[in-house]
Amino acid sequence: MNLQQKVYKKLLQVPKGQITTYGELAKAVGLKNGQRAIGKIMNKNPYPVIIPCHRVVMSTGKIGGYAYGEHVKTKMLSDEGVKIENGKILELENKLYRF
DNA sequence: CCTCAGGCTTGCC
DNA sequence: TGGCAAGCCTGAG
Repeated sequence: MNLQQKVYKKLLQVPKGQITTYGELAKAVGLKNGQRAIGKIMNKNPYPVIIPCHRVVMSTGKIGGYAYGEHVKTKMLSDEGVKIENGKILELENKLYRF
């Protein structure tokens, strides 16, 4: 199974209203320090419709990047119940999903 | 708060 | 086939 396959399957486990970090996701698929790899995969993700890559944020609590624009990612998250302020996740620890 | 180097995969040459 | 650069990051300095 490709890395991307594992990645999006893991990502699909994240319920609406919750989020995860690139690092956590990387570990979840077997990579200890593959955050950038995850970012690359998300950026070029083959299934933009079924993969909620907007639920992945940086470990620092910031939004991070997004293929269609950070503001779009920000809006989608707030629509799902994740409050964001100044590009940062509010109550990150409380919204984080543990695999 | 900003800069720098590390670690992982994919894509093009 | 083999090498190189780049990407939605991260933790230390």
